Amino acid sequence: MPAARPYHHGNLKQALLEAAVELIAETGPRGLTLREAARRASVSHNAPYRHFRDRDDLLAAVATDGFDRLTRAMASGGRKASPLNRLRRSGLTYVQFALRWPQHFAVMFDMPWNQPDYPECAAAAERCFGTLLSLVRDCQAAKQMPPDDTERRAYHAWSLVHGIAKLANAGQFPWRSKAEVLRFCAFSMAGPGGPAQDWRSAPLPDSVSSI
Amino acid sequence: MPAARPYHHGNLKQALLEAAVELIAETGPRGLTLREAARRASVSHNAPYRHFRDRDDLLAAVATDGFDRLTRAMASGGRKASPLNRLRRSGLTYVQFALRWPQHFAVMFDMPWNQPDYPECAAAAERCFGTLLSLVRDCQAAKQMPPDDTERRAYHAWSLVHGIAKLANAGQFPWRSKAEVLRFCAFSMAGPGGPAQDWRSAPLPDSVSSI
DNA sequence: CGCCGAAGTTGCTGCTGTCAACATTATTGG
DNA sequence: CCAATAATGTTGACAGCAGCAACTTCGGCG
Repeated sequence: MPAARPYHHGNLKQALLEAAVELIAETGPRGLTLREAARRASVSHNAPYRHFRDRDDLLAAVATDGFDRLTRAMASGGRKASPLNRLRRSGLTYVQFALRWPQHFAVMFDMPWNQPDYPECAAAAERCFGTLLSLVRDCQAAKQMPPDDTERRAYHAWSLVHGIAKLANAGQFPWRSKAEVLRFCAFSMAGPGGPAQDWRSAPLPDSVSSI
Repeated sequence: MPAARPYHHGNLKQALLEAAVELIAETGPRGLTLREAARRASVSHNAPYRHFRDRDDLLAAVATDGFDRLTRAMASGGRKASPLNRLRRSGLTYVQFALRWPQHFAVMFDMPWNQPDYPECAAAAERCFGTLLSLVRDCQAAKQMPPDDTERRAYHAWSLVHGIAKLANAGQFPWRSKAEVLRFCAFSMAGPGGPAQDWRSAPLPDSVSSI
């Protein structure tokens, strides 16, 4: 059994990461403080430096964690649906992720986690885009999308949902509820072939509500 | 003529704003410091508090300034072109603005400048969206766009270019040059009716290079 | 001419990131 | 089985920052 408080924490890196995630959810990226994270892990103010180069390194770890969560969420959408529906569903999942954890999402995309300095974060982001890419590829293989320019089509889809997510989190849209934003997103992804009217009351896929 | 250094600066608010804009362009939003801005305006570290409530208030002023600049840039595109071309051009202008001043752009959109606390900033953002809205309305009046749902169409266009701008600034695209990003943007805005091939070497409208 | 409020200054507190030196524990080679 | 050593955590220090309080200077108004 562990004594009152052993000198060595045992799992400090993970504890700091979790504390950082909570802190950011509560007070935003600027609210993240190495000292406060250390406090929440019941450890001295300098212990974090054994596991993270500096504050930005901890932030990058939070971003990496966010990319992994987002990848899992996007990849786990209804396997029985058609490729195109799975792609659209993943777009809704993307936006819902951003709406549910706006600060975490901001950490992921509002700082330039460049390849040389933060390779793990860049790799996680790359994996995230990879799942989008394969969703697009599936659509093309199923002839639900023109077969050319896979990358460009993926970047186009990403840009649209990312813009929606960012503008919604910035408070630039007039819609109050998250459901309304998601409906707008669903309608925007449907393209010119989608239903022209009543987009504000259209239903959403069920699984989107369960992220 | 002004003597060596009078006790009163005379135009400190504007000087602080300009210093803040420069500082942010150099070192990003986190690099903005009330004390450094005061230093660049050759005043004491507490003088800024006579003109700005706190650091965030100065940041909001920078954001407001950015929205005004962006509005002017978007509204000034080639009056001889057709409404649809003017709309597309303003989209390119939007992205180019973001690429040219990424940090300023980040200040505008990465913080929630909500209506009650920062009314001037919210008003400037509203004016910015207003010019986009009237561009869309012009397209509809010229029958270059379906006449329904003006707002939704404007938000859709905004989301697309905003997503492109943000992802480009986050380094998530593989394209190295700004011109390549702009070509991708032009192609994405053209929709299914646009040229299907050779999008990477397509020319851009001239005026886009002059922002 | 005197007064008052606006604009600017100095000085202070508490917080932060980060460095350096030290203490304790885990691990591993002999 | 134990000592050397690396890994982990601690205490203490310094400089920079935001923001508050008290003081000073200046322009304008009676």
